[in-house]
Amino acid sequence: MTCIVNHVSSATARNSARTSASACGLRERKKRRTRDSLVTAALELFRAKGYEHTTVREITDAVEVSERTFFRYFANKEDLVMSFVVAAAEAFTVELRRRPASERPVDALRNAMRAAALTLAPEDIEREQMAYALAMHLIEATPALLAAQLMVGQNLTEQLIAIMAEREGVDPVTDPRPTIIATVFCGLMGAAGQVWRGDGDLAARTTLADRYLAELVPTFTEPWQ
Amino acid sequence: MTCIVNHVSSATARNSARTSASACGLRERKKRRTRDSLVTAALELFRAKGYEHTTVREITDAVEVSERTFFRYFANKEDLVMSFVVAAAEAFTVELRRRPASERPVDALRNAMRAAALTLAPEDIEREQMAYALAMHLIEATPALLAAQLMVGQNLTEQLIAIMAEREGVDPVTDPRPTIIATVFCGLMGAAGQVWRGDGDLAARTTLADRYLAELVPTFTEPWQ
DNA sequence: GAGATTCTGTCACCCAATGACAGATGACCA
DNA sequence: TGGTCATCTGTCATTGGGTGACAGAATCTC
Repeated sequence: MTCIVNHVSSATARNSARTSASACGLRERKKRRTRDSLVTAALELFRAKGYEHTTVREITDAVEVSERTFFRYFANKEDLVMSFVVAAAEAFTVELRRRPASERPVDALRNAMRAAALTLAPEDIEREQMAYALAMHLIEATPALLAAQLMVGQNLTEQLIAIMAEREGVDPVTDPRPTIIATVFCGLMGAAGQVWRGDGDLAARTTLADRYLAELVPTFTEPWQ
Repeated sequence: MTCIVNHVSSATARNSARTSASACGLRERKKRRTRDSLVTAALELFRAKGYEHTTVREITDAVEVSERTFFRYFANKEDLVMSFVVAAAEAFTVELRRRPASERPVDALRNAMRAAALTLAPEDIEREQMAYALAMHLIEATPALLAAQLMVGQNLTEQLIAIMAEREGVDPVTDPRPTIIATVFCGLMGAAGQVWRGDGDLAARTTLADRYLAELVPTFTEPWQ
């Protein structure tokens, strides 16, 4: 029986080392182990020396694998840090698809955001949460990582357009509303994330994003006095 | 008397070869000439072979300068294409600062967008416009360029936050409205640009962005039926 | 035309990333 | 248990983007 878990390429499953279905063969376990080692070693080096001043070689030396192996696990250096962002984005889309059709579009998005924030938190409390916060700080300090994160946001926006269009039964090509709501929501989430940047608790970010959403309409309709 | 024009590093002035103030010294004229040659040769090669399949070496060979010189004119390969996007962004902020204080925030942004679109068009009709359209197509087809463009958008957003905050006399740190309006506006402009992507006339893009802005509030307040 | 600036080419070098190939290591079945 | 197949890994060679340092050429200023 072949292990399927990794074939679906879920960043969520890949990043959290302890998934019940993870131990289904020596080969798969080894792969996960070296991947985790690479991530751990890389984050530690990035934290100590900075992202740009850390070479792939240094990371692979710390784990005792070849450079070539690194690029078999990660498309490029940025991809390692991005895996955390991608995992968060995936958690979000998963939650969004679960929202009942009765909810208004905005509420579905807001509630999915809240639910996803809780998904990331459970039990991994120490290790995973610290890693995520570090990733955010690295992104903040590194232009190349910021650009990569914006690309993830771009992909997420396109997914949201599709999901919202299907959810509400409209054509995303002729109807501008899926594009509008996806773009605005991703943009505001990004803005909230930029202000937040890993400091304090995860809830603070969603709270800020909520505030942005609440003040969105007045900002455009009311005079600013 | 020293030429100042290029020291302010205005991408708008840099990109359009024919500015009245441009001819103020042999050295400056030569620099502009090689820069223009590099852009022209690069765009032609990109068009023919694609961005990623064109090496910097090929560009510099076509202009008969050294590779090193290329990187003295452009921070990196992407920067050459981005100069067009940056020029457009600068034209936009210039127009925005010119808008009267009496206009509502949204209207100032919308009118600045319209004005900037006209700024880009005049007289250069053939050469400059074709180049801009080509740059857009390259961005669309090349992930690395898309990422770079998103970074430009990010910078623009931050400028807009500052400009709008100053304009309306609010504190951008405590008041979320500058952040909201800048983020949403840039996001929707980007979305419009993505649908448009250099095909047809420039006006079509601003028209689409206008439509997004018009439907923004209803999208969030009204049910989608 | 002398001297200070600035631009350019050359050279050496670092690092990220990829293709190709061979050997090691699990997976699976008889 | 052993053999076969699939997959993972290391090694090697190579490409291409990007940078620092230095010397020489061109331009500017007086």
